[in-house]
Order: sequence, then structure tokens, then C-alpha cells
Amino acid sequence: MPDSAGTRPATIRDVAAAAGVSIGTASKALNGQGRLRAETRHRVTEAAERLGFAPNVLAQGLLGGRTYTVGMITTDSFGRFSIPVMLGAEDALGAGQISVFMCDTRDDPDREQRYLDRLISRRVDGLIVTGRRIEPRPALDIGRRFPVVYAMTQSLDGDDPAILPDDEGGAVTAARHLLETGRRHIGHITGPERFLAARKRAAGLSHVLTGAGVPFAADEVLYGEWSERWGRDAARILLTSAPATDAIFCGSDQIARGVADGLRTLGCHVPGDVALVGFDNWAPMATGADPPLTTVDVRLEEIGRLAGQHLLAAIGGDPERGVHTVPAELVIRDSTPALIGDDPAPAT
Amino acid sequence: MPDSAGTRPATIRDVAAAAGVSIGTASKALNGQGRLRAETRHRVTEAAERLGFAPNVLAQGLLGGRTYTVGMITTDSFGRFSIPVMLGAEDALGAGQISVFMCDTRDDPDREQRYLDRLISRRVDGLIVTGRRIEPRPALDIGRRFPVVYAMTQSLDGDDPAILPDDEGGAVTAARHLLETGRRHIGHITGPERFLAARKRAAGLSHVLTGAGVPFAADEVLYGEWSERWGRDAARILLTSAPATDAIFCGSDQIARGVADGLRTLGCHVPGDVALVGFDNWAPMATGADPPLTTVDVRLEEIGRLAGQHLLAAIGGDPERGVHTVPAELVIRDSTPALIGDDPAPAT
DNA sequence: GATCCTAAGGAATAGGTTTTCCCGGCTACG
DNA sequence: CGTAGCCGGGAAAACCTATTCCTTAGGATC
Repeated sequence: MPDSAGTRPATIRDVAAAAGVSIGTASKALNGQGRLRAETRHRVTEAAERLGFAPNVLAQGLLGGRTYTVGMITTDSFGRFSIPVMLGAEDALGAGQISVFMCDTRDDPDREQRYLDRLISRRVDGLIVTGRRIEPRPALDIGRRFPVVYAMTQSLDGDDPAILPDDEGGAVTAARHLLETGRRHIGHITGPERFLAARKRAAGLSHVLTGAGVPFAADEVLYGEWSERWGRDAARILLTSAPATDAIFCGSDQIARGVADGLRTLGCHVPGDVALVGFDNWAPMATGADPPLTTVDVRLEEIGRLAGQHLLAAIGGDPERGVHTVPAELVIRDSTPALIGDDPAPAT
Repeated sequence: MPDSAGTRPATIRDVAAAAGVSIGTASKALNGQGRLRAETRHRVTEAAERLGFAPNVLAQGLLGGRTYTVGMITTDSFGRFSIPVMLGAEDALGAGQISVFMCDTRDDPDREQRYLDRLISRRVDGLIVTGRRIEPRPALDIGRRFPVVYAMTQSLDGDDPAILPDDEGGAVTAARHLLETGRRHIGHITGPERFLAARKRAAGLSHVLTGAGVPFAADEVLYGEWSERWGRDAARILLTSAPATDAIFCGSDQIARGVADGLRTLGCHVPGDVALVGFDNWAPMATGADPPLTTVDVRLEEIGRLAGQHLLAAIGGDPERGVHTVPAELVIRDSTPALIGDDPAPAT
């Protein structure tokens, strides 16, 4: 375990010399290959241990044509969304002894290109591209050098493999939950309409409500921004125009926090008067709220894990193509209690 | 720019052949070395362009003894603290053409050791260790293979280079600001006392207040946890025991959010009755609050950048040892307006 | 005693690049 | 005309490892 401090790392040549064998023999002994006497094998491993030998992966990569590295590119400044995705991906890839290069483009195409060039030079085995928006983005220009998997985003070339959250399904689950807990006048406050995710969530809600015979017009959706401030403002707008509202489905936990604030200012009690559902299950926001928020978890880490597994498969020569969706999960907390005494709505 | 799709990447040998020169000549042409005719140089670069040649960094690293990679190890699950640090570090390192391996140990010593072994095998040029607590941690066991810089944490071997936030200085600045805006009865609600950061912040506040002749006893500090819930509870406790309180300095923005909530419940107006200062400048929390929070920014990204620069210097053979501190910065928002009509406190 | 087989381990090659050293040819100068 | 020096470029070593092919020696078989 000690190493020759300060000098450059021990090579297999040093090990071979110390064990009194040739380089090839040392290699075989360390990798369990070839036909060697047990005593020789032992002598080599012992010498390796003593010298603190660790094989040089660069040399291995040069030889084998595989580097056991992948790049992970994000446009999200490694924010709230891409982090869990990265963790999941890293988890899946780590199982394959793969190390991950981190590349934050900061939404700058020049930076992205520079990173890409570097990754190509480093001969990565593959690439994962993550983002904060699910809108299709221009495909990366890498020819067919290595496989690419998109996570939380997708390429304009629809055939490229991509793992996406189930925004619509998540909204459906949330809407059903509100109906089942007895709510009938449900509002929707969310982010900008130009976000595909916002539109999908609104669509999911709309389908369930109209399917259950509960009136809901698409133009009742309050599109705004992804901020608490907008939540506060929108709560006032919504309760002014629809005072009978008994539940609000929010497009993000941040918005939900703002809505909760706004409702309190209006003298409206959560969840007694109005139930609240958020989106993202962003822990500090959702559990810190009073009451803690029921919210939709799109399972970012699972998305990342799946992306990693798909990439591993593609590297192994077995690529899957097209878009995959990860089912969302509703996390029920105190902002949506069952209404006692009301008959539950039929599950549509 | 086109590449021979599907085949393995072009090597310098291909370029040399295409340009009708030897490998060595091609290398010189591409790297601006040696004495070559301009026409030859041009012919080579043109061939490289045409073949989409990118030098194999593995081979370069093998030869040069430097891989132009570093590892970044965090125990923080890439959370709120380590992300900005990472970004700053990556920024500094990227300027040196260095790529970063991402390693999340999830606080598991086994994982940490595995990552370490991998990084050693990959012959990284250096290592940055980040954490979420500034308490000294056991030094990494890497002999003298490569330099290590600690960021947002430090090693028990106090001589190892480390970049730390200035918790005490940040608290000092916050306290002075509260005095300057006319507050005189200042409470402190913060995280668990076992956190060194919490104790340092309390110490900074205490120094300023006692120095200014404002009474403040160390046992008045409300240590609890880093959560909104604790903020809500502590606000009630504080105002019960000290109704004259006109300002609260909080150990985190999350706690400050809870305190704001608690104060509102008590019928206490922020900032009219009580001014509020947070810590961290965690954007979604601090700017989403109503009113937006004045808060201490420890400049995590700068800490990371400095760590990256120190690591670059160490790799270059010029290591700096010991602990460096990055000055904090007070971000003033609406939760601490100047009290009109009060005479400002003398800046102590 | 000759041949064949097996066990054990060595030699050599490949992988891609950089760099050092060397060589041939041409110019300029004496 | 001879030689020193420069210009342009080639050959080869070095980095480190895994693997394929060989060699050697010994034992077994006929």
C-alpha cells in the first residue's frame, strides 16, 4: 500500500522487475489470464501491492479502443433538474466501471461545441445530454463517433434515444387524486405557455376533468412564470374570478408556495378551504411548506438511471431508439386531505 | 468536417498518409513545431480538417505524463453547496483545458475509496474535494501521487490547501448592516450547534453586538435545525421570550423563510416590526420570499474558482498550503430597509 | 531412445502521439 | 571548387498495457 512518494506511479514494468518476471507474465498474473504457477501469481500480486501499483487506464484504453468514460452535457447549469438526472446516470454507469466527464455549457453554443470537441478528443464511449426543457433541441453534431442518449430533453431527430418525464401522466394522477378527495372546482396555475411541459400538464388535467364531467375550460389555465411571485398574484386572480375554487393544481412547487402565501393573505385556509398540489417534489420547497405539499414527482433520478442504462446498452452494441417515458409518482402530503363526509368521486 | 461515419476515428497516421508526409512531420505541422515549409503545413492541416482528425488525448497523456483531467469528489450528493463550487472550479480548470471527473460519494466511505482508486488508475493530475460541512475531515489517502485541494471543507492535516467561506465575516457584515439600519434588539436563529458554521456565524454576530454595546448573550442563540419548520417554531419562542425584538439574523435562508412565516402568524410585520437577514443567498428561497430576503452570500462559485486555480498552480509545481478564506458578501433586499427617522448606529 | 505433449513463462506487437536525433540537399562563403 | 551551415523532413524511441505467438524444459508414451 505504500507508494514511492513523490516519484511517478509504479508501472507494470516495475512490478515485473520486483517479482522477477517478464512484463507479459506480470500482466497475466494480475488479470488472471494465461497459465501460470500459483506461486508466480502470488509473487506478482504481492509485488504489485507493495509498490501500490494501479494499472494505467489510459494505456488500457489506447489498446482496447474503449476508454470507459462518457460525457455528460447539460444546458441547465447543473441546476435542480439536471443534478438528480446526473446522479441517476452516474449510478447506472458506475456499475459499468465508467467515469463521467462533467460539462456545463451554460446555454452557450460555443461552449457546447468546445466541450464536444474535447470529448471527441478524449474518445469517450458515449454521451448523455440533459436539459431543463423537454422541447426538442438540435441534435449534436458528432457524426457516428459514439452513441448519444438524451435525458429530460430530446433531439429534433426524433429517432435519437431520449428519456422523458411523463408530464401529462403526472398531471392525470394529480387530477384524479383531487377528484378522489372530493374536490370539484379545480384551478390550474402554471408556468409560461411556451413551455411544452406546462402545456402537457394542463392537457393532463383537462382530460381528467372533462372526462369526469367536471367543467374545465382550457382558457381557464393561468399561464405565467415559474416563480413564487406569480403564484401569489395568480391566487388572487383565480379566487376573484372563481370564488368557489376548492383546489388548485400548480405547475411547480415554487408556484404552489406562492399560491399558498397568496391564499393565506386572502384569508383562505389550506387545505381546509382549498387543496393544493404542486409539481416537481423539490424537497426543500415541498416539505418546508406549511402544510407540506402534495406534489408530483417525475422521478428525475430514475430518468437518469434509465439514460445511463440505455447508453450502456448502446455502447455494448445494442442501441434502443426513440423516446421513452418514465411514469411519474404522486407524493401525498398534508395539502390534500380527504374531505370527510363527502362521497368520493368515481375513479374515471 | 465530415468523418468516415461508422469507422473508427482518424489517426494522425491517416492524416500523414493523406498529406503524403511522415507521421512525425504531420505531428509537427499540427502542433506548430519544428521547421516545415508553409505549404507542407497547410497540406497537413487541410488533410486533418478533411478527415475530421482530433488528436487522441489518451495517447498524448500517456506520453506526456499528464492527462489534463482532475477528479472532483463531493460528499454532498451534489447538492446546493457543492454545485456552485463545482461550477466555479470547472470554470477555472476549463481555462487550463482540463476536464473534470465527477464523483459523488453519497457519504459512503466505500464509494469514496472506489472512486479514489479509479481516479488513481486514470492518472488524474489532481483532485478537488468538496463537502457540505466545513469541519475538518480525514485526509484522503493518496500518498503523494497528485495534489489535492479542499473546498468548502478541510482536511485534518491542517497543512493541506483548503478554501473556506468566511462564515464569521459574513455574520459580522450582516450584524453591522442591522445596526446601521437602526435595529437594536437582534435575535439569532440558526442550525444545530454541532455545526462549526453555525457557531462561527453566532460568534461573528456576538462580537459585533457586544462591541457596539448592544447586549447579546451567547445563550440567547437559538440553535435548532436547518429547516423552515424550525424557523417557524423558533420565531414564536423568540418573540415570547423577547417581545422587543426588532431584527432576526437567521443561519440560513430556509430558516429565514420559516421565521417570516412564523412572524406573520404572530401578527408581526416584516420588515416593519422585525427585520430579517438570511444566510446562503439561495436564489429561489431568498428572492421568492415576500419580502425578498437580505442575505449573506458566501460566494460559493468564487470558492470553487479559487480551488481550481490553486489546483492548477499545484499541478504546475507551485503549491500553496494552508487555509484560504473567501470574503462573504451581503446582498441587501427588502427585508432590511433603513428605519426612517432613527439615527444610524456608528459603524463600530 | 525418439517423439509428442503440456506447463510455464518470455518476446514481440499493437495502440496514437510527441520529440529527439539524424540525413540529404541546397546555398553561401572563402 | 570545397566546405560549413541551414532547411526540410524522415526514422525511431518513448509512454504503458494486453495479448498472441514462441520457446524451453520436463515428463510421458511407444
